[in-house]
Amino acid sequence: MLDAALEIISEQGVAALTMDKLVARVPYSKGTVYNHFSGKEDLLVALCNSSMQSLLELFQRVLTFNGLSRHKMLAICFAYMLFAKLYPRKFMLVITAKIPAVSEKCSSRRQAEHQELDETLLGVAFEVIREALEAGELTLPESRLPEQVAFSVWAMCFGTIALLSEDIEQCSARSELLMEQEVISHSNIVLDGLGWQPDAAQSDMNEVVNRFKQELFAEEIEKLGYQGRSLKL
Amino acid sequence: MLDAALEIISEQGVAALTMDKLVARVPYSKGTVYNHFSGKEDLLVALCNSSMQSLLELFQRVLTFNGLSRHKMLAICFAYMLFAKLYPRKFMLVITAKIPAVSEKCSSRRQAEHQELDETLLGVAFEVIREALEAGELTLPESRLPEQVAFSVWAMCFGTIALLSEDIEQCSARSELLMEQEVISHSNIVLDGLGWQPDAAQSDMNEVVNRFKQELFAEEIEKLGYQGRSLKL
DNA sequence: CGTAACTTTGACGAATCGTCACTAAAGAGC
DNA sequence: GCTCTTTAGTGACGATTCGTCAAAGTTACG
Repeated sequence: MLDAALEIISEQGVAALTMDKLVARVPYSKGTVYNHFSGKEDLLVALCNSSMQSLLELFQRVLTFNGLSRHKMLAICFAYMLFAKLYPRKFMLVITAKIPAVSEKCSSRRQAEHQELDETLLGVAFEVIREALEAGELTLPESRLPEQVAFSVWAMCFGTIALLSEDIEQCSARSELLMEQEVISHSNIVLDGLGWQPDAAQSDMNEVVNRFKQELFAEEIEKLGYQGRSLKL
Repeated sequence: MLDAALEIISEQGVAALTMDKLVARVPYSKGTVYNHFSGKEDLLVALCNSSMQSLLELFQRVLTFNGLSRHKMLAICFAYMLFAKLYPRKFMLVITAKIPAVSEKCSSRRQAEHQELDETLLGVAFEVIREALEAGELTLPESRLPEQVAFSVWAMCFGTIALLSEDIEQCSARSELLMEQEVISHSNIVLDGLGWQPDAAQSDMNEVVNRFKQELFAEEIEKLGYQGRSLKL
């Protein structure tokens, strides 16, 4: 059901998604569809939630990475970007689910589910932060809580990807590499700003990034079909 | 016309905005309304653009501020947040205008107008960056362009505000001060990460923030009605 | 005035939404 | 095997919203 909805969105855009079209593609009737989703907006949020589930899988893969905490955090940021590039429409759904025009009209159950997923995602980042604090690679002033650190990184990645995704539809050629560069660069700026050791200048970023590209996301990157091009920082 | 649309949104939410309702509130007929806006989405983007115009005014006010370049940049970030808190619905419109469901369906003329406004806003930040470079308060590695610096700051502010605005509707009490804290704190993290002098630890942030609150935004802050509470960093 | 160019109107058809009285199937009790 | 209950599924239908367009109104100007 969700798959059919995604198909329609891929083919004709979100604006063209109607319940009637969905019903036509699915071996159920309108009534049944409405038993699962209270309306179009509810469907969109459900779609977004299932997307976040796949993002979560990418995130969790980072926890198995054998490396410094800072580089793990960087890998999480990279994973976020990878997700946005692999499934630009899914990423857009994540933004879509946040605007009132949609969230106002969706069922509270699904809204709660969405909130929970958000927190689970943050939880993965939090895990890495805890590790960094224990290892002494990150030291926080009293006034800054670990939760705030996770939020800082998240806000930067979200902002960067969201702003760059706007016009990704057409000019993908231009912005394809750009997004990767900017997300890595912005993440490093934030991590440097937080004083997370070792700072960007001390590591060979190309090497680090290439390592987790190969070790964690080789399959996804191949799917994207841009593995040949190198990353310039 | 735009005012009437905003009224409806304030009273009943974006989802409840219909062309029929707008027509009922306005001394024109449907046809005339459709002469100005190609459809609902076009109206939303127009609304967003007019909001960005008022944001631009806040930004430009910062250029008159007598202080270090870093503190000016901080004031721009603050202005962005102030705007989001003064007119949460308008800020939401800025996000709304970015999602494909809306931008897909709006006229290209208005889309171009939107793009241009975006760039004008970035231009203000760019002005401050140029000043910082000239004063030697900011030094960039070869690989980082001034435009990218503007984008970094913008992405961070946008991400922070967007993520915190999600649920501002209900629990404004909790998140009211929080947003101010987080935006200032996140901006400082980015500016530190960029190596923009003098770094956060070297200035009395409370003093700086209070200064531009009084000198630039006294009126707006009064309107918000929270001028009594102090900012804890 | 008269005519042409432009603006405004609102009734209308098309598209979309979401409901609800009804049917079908599955399982429980006897 | 029969009936009753429960649950899942149906799709025609009324209501809402959208966007159009031919006709009516307005202005500009010789």
